[in-house]
Amino acid sequence: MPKDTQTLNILVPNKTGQTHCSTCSLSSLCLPIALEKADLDALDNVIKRGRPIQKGELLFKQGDPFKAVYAIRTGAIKTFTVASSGEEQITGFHLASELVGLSGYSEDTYPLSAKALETTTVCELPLEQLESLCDEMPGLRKQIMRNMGGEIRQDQQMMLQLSKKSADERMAYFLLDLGSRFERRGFSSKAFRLSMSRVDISNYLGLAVETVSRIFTRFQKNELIKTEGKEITLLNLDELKQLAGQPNEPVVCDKHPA
Amino acid sequence: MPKDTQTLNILVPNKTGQTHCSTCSLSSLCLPIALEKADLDALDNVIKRGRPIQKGELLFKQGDPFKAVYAIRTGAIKTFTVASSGEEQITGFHLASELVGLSGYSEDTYPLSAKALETTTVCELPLEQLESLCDEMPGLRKQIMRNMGGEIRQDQQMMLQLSKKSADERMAYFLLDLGSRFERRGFSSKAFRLSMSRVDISNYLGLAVETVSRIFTRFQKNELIKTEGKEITLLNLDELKQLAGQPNEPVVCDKHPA
DNA sequence: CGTCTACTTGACCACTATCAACGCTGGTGG
DNA sequence: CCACCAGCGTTGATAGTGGTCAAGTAGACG
Repeated sequence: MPKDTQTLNILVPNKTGQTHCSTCSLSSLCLPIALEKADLDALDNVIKRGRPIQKGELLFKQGDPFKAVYAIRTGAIKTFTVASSGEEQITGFHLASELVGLSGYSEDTYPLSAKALETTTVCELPLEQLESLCDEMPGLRKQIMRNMGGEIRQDQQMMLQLSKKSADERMAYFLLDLGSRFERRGFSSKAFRLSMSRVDISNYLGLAVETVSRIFTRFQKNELIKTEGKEITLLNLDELKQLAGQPNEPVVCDKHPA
Repeated sequence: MPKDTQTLNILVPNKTGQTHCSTCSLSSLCLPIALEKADLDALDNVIKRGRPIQKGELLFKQGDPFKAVYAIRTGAIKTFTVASSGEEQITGFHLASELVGLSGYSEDTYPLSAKALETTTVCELPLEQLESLCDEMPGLRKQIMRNMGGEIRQDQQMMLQLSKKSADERMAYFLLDLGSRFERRGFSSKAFRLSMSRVDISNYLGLAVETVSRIFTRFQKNELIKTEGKEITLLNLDELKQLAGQPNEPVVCDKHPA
């Protein structure tokens, strides 16, 4: 069993006959803008790929020197910050094709930790090489900046959720967001697996575990969703969407049944 | 009186004998890394500077085409997103020397609006020129990316505040954060002017106005702060800091006096 | 001086956290 | 093989923090 607190450090340069960017089914999601074939190969050469990271293992730890950005190939990652007082805040769940670690750019160390939610494989982009590639390839630089901009936008969206929305609204938003991200990867947006625990969900949404559990129960009773352990099916997308954001007409969700 | 909903559009290229980057007292904060003199001049030439923006005027509006990044020279700006349901969430207050608009990089439009809290002057960096400058000057690119990384880090800090901290803790955090940012600019960290309204503060912190008002009153009663309208003095930094984050020993704040 | 907005204060109660107990599952060791 | 335990998830009872509603005050500006 890998030590829970050990930061991953075993990725190897891409030399073996492994996956390449040019053949990766995720390349269009990971780096959506068109890169020249030559550029793609150059990028490919700096990427390190290694053995899978096991559930619970850390990809990097808050305070570690910022030395790489990671693209998720398979699996799922959670990122979280730890306040000086010890409280943890999960800042995001990251699925295949997404980049992790960009916020390291602010300082020379990562301002957050990244932990695998399940067995996960990643592509490591060492900072040094990435930097020089960016200098040579304006397209790549722009792509990275778009990614960072997207993360800012997403975090600010989350601030709105945390400060303005009720527990039900946050949960609906969370489920729909996950669904649309699965859809983007070619999976069903209505039936998927929650790789994170209830505790993780509650932490991310700023709620108590018990509240999350109760909402799942109530949503099921009202036939909005169906859950079987970590498997979930969204049964009534329309109502969920109304709950999540567009309350054209107030939705009665049987909040406090008599 | 300027139309409240009109986006600013009157900045002119730097040709008159105005301020220059090389003589700007903020340059070390705005772009802390060393730029060559020639680079600084090149940057200087693409910056547009214009008449001050009046209180309440918009620098840019959510949905506007992303065409520039702004550095604040004097004054203060608030940025906010509007959800489809109409709720506003203030995502940040920005003081002199800070960059605004970087999140535009995620799409081709700004994902938020920026409004002046008081009469404000800005330096506009048109995107097109900024892009080509970045291609030529690796130092500038890195600087911009550091700024974006910093914004991500800051937003994630805020997520923690919004989801894990009590109203008192958020307020203490907010006041200390403002103080330290004023200090960085050479002003007192303990006595300054809150250029934003109570409503703005409450929105930013995810609280009701009434709660903010009550906390100000209670903090004063306990001699943590002193307020006179928008002027505020932090009287007991130690206790505020304990409240904000490092509860080595639980602080009794006379929360609900008998 | 009147009006409008910003701010403050008070009363009330809803939402959600907290505390407690229990069932389930998977892993470990006797 | 089974007993035990730890971790996760669910459910119930209770109470506190902070929201909402309402009213009043003070400050800004014409």
